[in-house]
Amino acid sequence: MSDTPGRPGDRDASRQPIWARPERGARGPAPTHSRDAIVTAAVALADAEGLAAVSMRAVAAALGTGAGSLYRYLSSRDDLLDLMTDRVVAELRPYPPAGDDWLDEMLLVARQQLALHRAHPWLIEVIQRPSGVGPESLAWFDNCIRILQPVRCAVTAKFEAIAMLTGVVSLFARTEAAAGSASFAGADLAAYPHLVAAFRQPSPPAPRTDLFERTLRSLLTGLLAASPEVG
Amino acid sequence: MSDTPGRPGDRDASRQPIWARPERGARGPAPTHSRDAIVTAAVALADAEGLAAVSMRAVAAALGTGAGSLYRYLSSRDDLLDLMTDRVVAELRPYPPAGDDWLDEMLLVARQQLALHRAHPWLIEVIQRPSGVGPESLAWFDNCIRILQPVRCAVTAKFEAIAMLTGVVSLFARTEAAAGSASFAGADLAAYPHLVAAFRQPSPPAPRTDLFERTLRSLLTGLLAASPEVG
DNA sequence: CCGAACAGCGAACAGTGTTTGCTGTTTAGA
DNA sequence: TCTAAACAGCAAACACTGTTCGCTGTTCGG
Repeated sequence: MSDTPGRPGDRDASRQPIWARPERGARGPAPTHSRDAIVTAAVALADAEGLAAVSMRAVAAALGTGAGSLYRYLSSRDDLLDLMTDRVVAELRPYPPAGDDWLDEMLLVARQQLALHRAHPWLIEVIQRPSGVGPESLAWFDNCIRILQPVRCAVTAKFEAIAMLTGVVSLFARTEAAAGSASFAGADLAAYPHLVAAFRQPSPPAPRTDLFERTLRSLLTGLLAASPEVG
Repeated sequence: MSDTPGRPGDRDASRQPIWARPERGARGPAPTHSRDAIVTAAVALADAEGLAAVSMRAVAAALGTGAGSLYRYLSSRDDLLDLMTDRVVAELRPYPPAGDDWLDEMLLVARQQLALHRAHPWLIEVIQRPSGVGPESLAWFDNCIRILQPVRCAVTAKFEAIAMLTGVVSLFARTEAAAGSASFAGADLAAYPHLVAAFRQPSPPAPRTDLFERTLRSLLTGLLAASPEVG
């Protein structure tokens, strides 16, 4: 149909994910940059100035080139975001050695994940968006399955539990990031009687026994222990 | 400083939320459209073609006007999204009458919230974004506090529990919306031993006893029952 | 009744992601 | 060895986006 030679990212292959696509062909001059360098620059930019600052032009400028040139290495901005995600997920390595209590191990994993969100706040915006799951994310998932090996329940239950864990972690991460940004200002409080009544109650001496761990603990035990066992 | 007359949305008031801002002044011709009509058009557009289709130009075109004219009624697109959220949250009314079991009531609330997400898939993208909470959202929150009145625990615990509930609901909503969109394609499965081992296990006869209710039940009881009581 | 305040509108501005010719370079195959 | 296909880099352009601005015409308060 088109007599123009195959363009870069979408290297002929219709919809192959970026990880399965070769970085370059055989003929032609050597590329000046690399996929890794682009991702590194993009991550640095996102860490420093937020995800909104990661425009194709800005990333290209950080590498001393033009926006259009990036499309020799990626097929779209979404591809770049996927690569960025996989890059920072790699920071969860090395995975801690196997312990004797799977619940404690899972909680440790959750804490590490939360720490990752704290180190890269843009992850929250990137992660919740239909995207391709990269090899590092798969490896992390594989490790979770390993941790849950002693749990004798359905495999699907484990999958669901892990999904819930990452979901709740991102929930906490978002709550932390958006702390104090919700503006109640200008609201007529008198219209919400139960709310003001609740506020009138004497405030307790700040229990706060780690909501994060408490939530995850009740969630994991609830999801995995009650599940029907298998052979 | 500027001798240009006050522009619309940001009616002099520096940062007052959109709900506390009057729709129009006293002088001048009667407005052709209204805030409500704009929100209605925007919601209809989002329901039909997704949130990405809700551009200022598209909404304006649906009302037979230009994009710039909308700024007589709103101060930004974010304002419009906030108004859209509050509009559909109003669909949760009327709130069901008070029952005898607060846990069942909360689960009902959660199911309604999930149904709302199913009716307006764009809500997920809109809701998780630092935004102003509108009067309808406040009323919904007030109702949750009412439901939790018989629970004798700290107020902050109730707040956290409600936040967790809406968070988990949106988690399920996103999971539903993105079902089957995660592409594992092109991955070298051999690199993930525990994953393939888990898949080798005999798949159980699909227990699936409503993960949604099971999760929320274990979460709410875990968060509210274990909390220290007060007076 | 007059001038300030307002509504509507279209053009323009500053961005964005992406596509497209184009030139020059490298290499595979004849 | 020579040619032709494939490739890298680049600047300009395209089709968008949210938002601003100047303008004309309308409407009401003092």
